[in-house]
Amino acid sequence: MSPRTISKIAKELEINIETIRFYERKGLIDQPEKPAQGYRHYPDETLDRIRFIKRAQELGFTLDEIQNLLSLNDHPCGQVQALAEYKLSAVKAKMADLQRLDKALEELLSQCRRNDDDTHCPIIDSLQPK
Amino acid sequence: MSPRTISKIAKELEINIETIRFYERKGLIDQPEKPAQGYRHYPDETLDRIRFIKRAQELGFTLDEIQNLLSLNDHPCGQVQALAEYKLSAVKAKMADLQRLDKALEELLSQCRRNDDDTHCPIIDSLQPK
DNA sequence: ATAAGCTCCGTACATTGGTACGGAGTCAAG
DNA sequence: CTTGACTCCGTACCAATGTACGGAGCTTAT
Repeated sequence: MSPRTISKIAKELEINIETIRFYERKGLIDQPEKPAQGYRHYPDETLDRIRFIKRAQELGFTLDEIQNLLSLNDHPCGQVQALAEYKLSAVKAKMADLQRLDKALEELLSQCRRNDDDTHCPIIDSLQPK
Repeated sequence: MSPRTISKIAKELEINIETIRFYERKGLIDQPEKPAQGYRHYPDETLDRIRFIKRAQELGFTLDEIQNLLSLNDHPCGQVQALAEYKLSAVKAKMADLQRLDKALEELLSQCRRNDDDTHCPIIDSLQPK
């Protein structure tokens, strides 16, 4: 079996080589030893770790938070839970923001739709200081 | 009445002086002429324009979009409306994203709460590649 | 008239998650 | 053995929205 070089795993994971190097620089994954001759090759653990990272990103965690999660591996569930609770409350707060925004935009747009004078716009009016 | 220098309007609008300069560089507001001697002073229109910008930001528009909105002043309501519709759909999409996220986190957390073995964590497990 | 405080200007830095570039080394195929 | 592809490494750059800094000039109060 041929050793897995960086481009192999990039292809396998469908991410950019540069992204892998970026994770290495960030300390999210270990950079494999560079052999006396030849290129570095990447063990299974690195692949798994990157998959972990990508899944956590889909859950909305930042790379810093993921680093935290990774270090919490084999640590009390309570700590992981706390981080997730925190993230959940941030998500809820952001949703509330967006809901306010949605409401405001809907109201403005409904005014526009009722407006038959195309030369002035209720949205512009609402933004204009009195 | 004393002329309004940049720090006066910054205080009045409760924003940073640097932010005003930043808007000038971005072309969102005009930089007043520099008088033969003394400092620039800022007319009412600039204040109003910055208030417009701030309100539009609260509606979730980016500075680029706001520049667009400002140029649409006195232009057909239809164009403004289109921009607002576009923004509204982006808001709804983002909300849907967050809702998925919220659901996923809630489910994981409820597994944590049901978990009485503090040495392993369902969240970590779920992120771990099989 | 001098010091304190403000303005002006250009530039660099911060954040987050990467992407791009350039040169040197290395490897595999022909 | 040469050519093309790949790696390695450091550094610079992207978006978006500001914030910070440093030095020089100007104003205002004492």
